[in-house]
Amino acid sequence: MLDLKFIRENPELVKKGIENKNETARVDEVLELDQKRRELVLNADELKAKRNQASSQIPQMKKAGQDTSGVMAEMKRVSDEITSLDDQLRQVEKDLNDILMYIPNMPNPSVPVGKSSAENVEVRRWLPEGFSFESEEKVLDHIELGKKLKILDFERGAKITGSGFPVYMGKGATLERSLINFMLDKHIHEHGYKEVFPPFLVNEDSMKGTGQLPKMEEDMYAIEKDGLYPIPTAEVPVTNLLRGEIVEEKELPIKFAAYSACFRREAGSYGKDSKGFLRVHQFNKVEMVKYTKPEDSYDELEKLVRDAEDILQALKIPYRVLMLCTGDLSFSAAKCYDIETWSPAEKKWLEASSCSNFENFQARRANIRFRNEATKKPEFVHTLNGSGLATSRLMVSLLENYQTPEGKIIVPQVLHKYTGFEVID
RNA sequence: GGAAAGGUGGCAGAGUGGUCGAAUGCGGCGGUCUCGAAAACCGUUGUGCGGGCAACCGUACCGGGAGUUCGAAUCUCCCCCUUUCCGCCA
Repeated sequence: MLDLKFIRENPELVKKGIENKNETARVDEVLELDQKRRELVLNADELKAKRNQASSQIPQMKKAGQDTSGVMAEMKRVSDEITSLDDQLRQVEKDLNDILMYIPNMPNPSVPVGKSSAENVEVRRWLPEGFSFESEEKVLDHIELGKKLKILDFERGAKITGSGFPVYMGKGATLERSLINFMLDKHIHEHGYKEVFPPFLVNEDSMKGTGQLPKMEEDMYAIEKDGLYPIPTAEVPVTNLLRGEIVEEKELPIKFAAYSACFRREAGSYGKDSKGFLRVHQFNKVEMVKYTKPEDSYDELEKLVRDAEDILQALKIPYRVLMLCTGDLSFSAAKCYDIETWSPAEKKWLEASSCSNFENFQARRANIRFRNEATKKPEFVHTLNGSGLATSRLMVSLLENYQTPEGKIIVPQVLHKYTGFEVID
């Protein structure tokens, strides 16, 4: 959520930001409703002051034996008027809030303006020693490999649940678990994150806090009976850990790393890049979440990206880092880097991580603040998160890059102590 | 799922219709004392919104919502949550 004062003072800037994000929102209506709201508040507060004054006089008058029926009748009228004003105010605030919840975050000025992913900017790329895009060997894709080695079972996943719910079998399951443990250990022991194991179901307030609701409702699974939502990312429970709280400035930055399964309906995305692991309804992800002081958040974003890259370099998987242009930024993000890993079978880059700074957009929605030591006043923190990383897309690149001409998989060196085996055949 | 108790300021915990944003204690901050610290003592200490350049003023908030009343932390109704016991169960 944007600051109402900011919108009031910079309506043209806000409109431009919305346009650059390829979104639409009713900024002029916000300004009108805001004006109306302030008039109503002023009126109602004046009447309430009058009522409060009378309320303290009535007991005194009664003690003195004076007749209070006149004042009471007058206050009855005042109260009715207050009720009417409060009703109007509630409606105006609801209308205002409904619009505000659909206004996207502003892109940071450092983000390139662009319409679509075609205008994202490659920041850097990293390739393992000896890597070549022009492999002379015939490569199998991850689906063929998974089938041949009996480590991935898409058909049975579809049987027991539905399409997009793959099953990991045997060494495939062990490899998946090893990846998760490897990534968590690295973030916790080398990058200074605190481990969190959150619930995989959250309530509606949490989904609103991080911005999944109300706008992205169609993409979320919902358990209506209990009013709960399976999380699309650990970002939701972990960012909401401090919802409604005020932390001390010296505690910042707070850095959490969490594993979770992630559930996404992916409504309307059938057909495109959806085979095998490329788009699934349930996948595993290790997520990094940070709460920072406003002035530190962009430095922390750079570090966040490096922490994710560190994983890929340790695994020796080729990747590149993109800075998303305004048109490709998500609803809540002010700036975002995507990390894409190389798929030799698809001959394309696959998004495996997304690292974003939300500035105070989520903090404002979720009411997460810190106490500024200098001013003693609470201020909104900045929140950031990044995948570190999602295992499904990573698994595609890993299997395809580590296959041998005979169709076996060499397990990356750093995972040996987790897997207990060095080859999948 | 059944039964009971309870949700008040950073925490603990009073308050059952009127000057209650709320006693008291702890904690925090500032000060006195001290070479320094502790103890003791004194003072101070919530958040949002509106108005104002500001000092400040007004208003709202005692789990959430609705109601009764001139007036609600306090009374009524609905909902949510927590704890304990029983049942079921990984």
